[in-house]
Amino acid sequence: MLMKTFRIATYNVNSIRSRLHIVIPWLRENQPDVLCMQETKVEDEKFPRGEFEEAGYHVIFKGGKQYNGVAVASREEPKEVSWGLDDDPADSDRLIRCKFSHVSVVNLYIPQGRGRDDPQFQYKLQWFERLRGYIARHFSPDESLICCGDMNVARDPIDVHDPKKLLGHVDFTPEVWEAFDHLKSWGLVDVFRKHHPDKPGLYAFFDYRVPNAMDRGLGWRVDHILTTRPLADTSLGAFIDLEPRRAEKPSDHTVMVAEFAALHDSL
DNA sequence: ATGGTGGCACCGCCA
Repeated sequence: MLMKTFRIATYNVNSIRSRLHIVIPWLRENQPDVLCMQETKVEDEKFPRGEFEEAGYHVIFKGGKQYNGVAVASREEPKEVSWGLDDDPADSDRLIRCKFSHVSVVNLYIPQGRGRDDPQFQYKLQWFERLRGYIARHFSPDESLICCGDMNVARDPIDVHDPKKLLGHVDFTPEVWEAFDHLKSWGLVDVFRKHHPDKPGLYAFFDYRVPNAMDRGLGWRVDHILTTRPLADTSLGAFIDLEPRRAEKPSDHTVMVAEFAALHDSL
């Protein structure tokens, strides 16, 4: 059986409660099948579930008081939901896996790493390796899988506004490129880059601390939509929607969207 | 020049 086109979006909201005025209208206007969110920064008991349901979306989430937190809003009810990696520390507020009729989704908030000399940077590199094992354990490169989210890696010079200056940042350094490449080598394609080969200046993150960063083009592409090859072959397009970054009280990230055609049943 | 802003916590930590 076939279905109509399938659209998925990813958005690091930097607090879901502080971004509802952006997220809910965006959902109503854009009607994606799935919206993956990161850095929700809210305990589950306080997650604004009702607002999503009133907009016609199911929503699943896992988060703590202050840091991290992930959520997936979807038209269809997600099945086989699980949180976190398989081994400890599972970081259940950084990974959600779920399944829909035509596709599986893994929503990710990969550790940032703080600094190359910080133990958190080794933790980040290990996280990529653990994630590769996790993906290999639960999926096959032949099936329809989307891995998306804030991966805290800008892979190529065109993914940052000043590659010379930024080289050595925890999101833009050879060790992290290697970890990211090894993950993708399992069988994941950068769908956004597929549709914009060699095109610089397409960013989904603009640091709050840089004045007028977006207007000055001082961004990064650290948010990604990766899919298995068969699914990537059906992708119709991908884009970054900058409007949420222009809104009142924006997140420092904005929304990335990808669209796919005629998905087959995954089971 | 070693800042800047923003979120949530609580009087600092993380991005």
